[in-house]
Amino acid sequence: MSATGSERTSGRPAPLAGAAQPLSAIEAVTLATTLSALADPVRIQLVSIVAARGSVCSCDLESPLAKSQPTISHHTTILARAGILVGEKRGRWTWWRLAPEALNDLRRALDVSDAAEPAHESSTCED
Amino acid sequence: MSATGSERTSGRPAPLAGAAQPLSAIEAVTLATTLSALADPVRIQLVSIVAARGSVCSCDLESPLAKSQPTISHHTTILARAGILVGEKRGRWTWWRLAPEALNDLRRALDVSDAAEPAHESSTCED
DNA sequence: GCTTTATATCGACATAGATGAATGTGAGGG
DNA sequence: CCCTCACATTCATCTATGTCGATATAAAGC
Repeated sequence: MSATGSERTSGRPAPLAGAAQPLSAIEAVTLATTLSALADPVRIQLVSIVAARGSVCSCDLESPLAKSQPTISHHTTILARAGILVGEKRGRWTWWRLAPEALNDLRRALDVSDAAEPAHESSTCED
Repeated sequence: MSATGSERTSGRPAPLAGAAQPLSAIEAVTLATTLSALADPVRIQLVSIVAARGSVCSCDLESPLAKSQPTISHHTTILARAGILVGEKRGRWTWWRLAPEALNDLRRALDVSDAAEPAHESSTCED
């Protein structure tokens, strides 16, 4: 673990610029993977439905999303693998709800509050 | 404009569940488009570099990102079109900086704070 | 066990998008 | 002017992924 303070090896995604230091290639892949899970119109709308209703079973998603059952299953799988949705099997049905802290972690990763000082530093081109 | 308070027709992306109501298909496409701009390892790292240094010219991005000049140009174009980066041409160089409120708007859109009450509502399947 | 129902998986297809060589554009410098 | 340099654009290639029909799995109910 590096002693630079900001715990880059934790489970949560690294902040975009919370440490005023660019992300490594590996950290970028991790963040991009999570963002990719949300970067689809169907999945965003799916998440918003789950967020609004608290708990939804897969069968209730086909109509509002106007997609086939395999497609819905595909999207819920991706969102669950990204840690955004949590599925619970009750009898024949699977109930989906939001993972408690996933979206908040993502929002924290998108924080750039203490960056963006106009410090030019080194550059190959002189202005 | 609807009088339901939350200004769904404004320029900012609609909140995921701030109104405790699912996103429309059009709103979902808009949000997904913005998220897609960030949902790439190279672009996330690019944004983090700009965030950390405040202002960067394109030529200083090729080395840290290990991509060719056309690829860098491609990514900056996408980020600028998404409103995340702003480019300013100074002489032969293009200087990139973060758009002031783009990422904050995105973070707001991902807010689900006042949703997720366990209200079951109507469902085709009875538990 | 057989049927029904809800969901997952497989397979195939179509489209989107990331990448870079080649080339175009446009601003300086000589 | 011509050359150089920074960046944009075009074009082609390759991979990733959204979509759904067909099929598998698995849980109830009879």
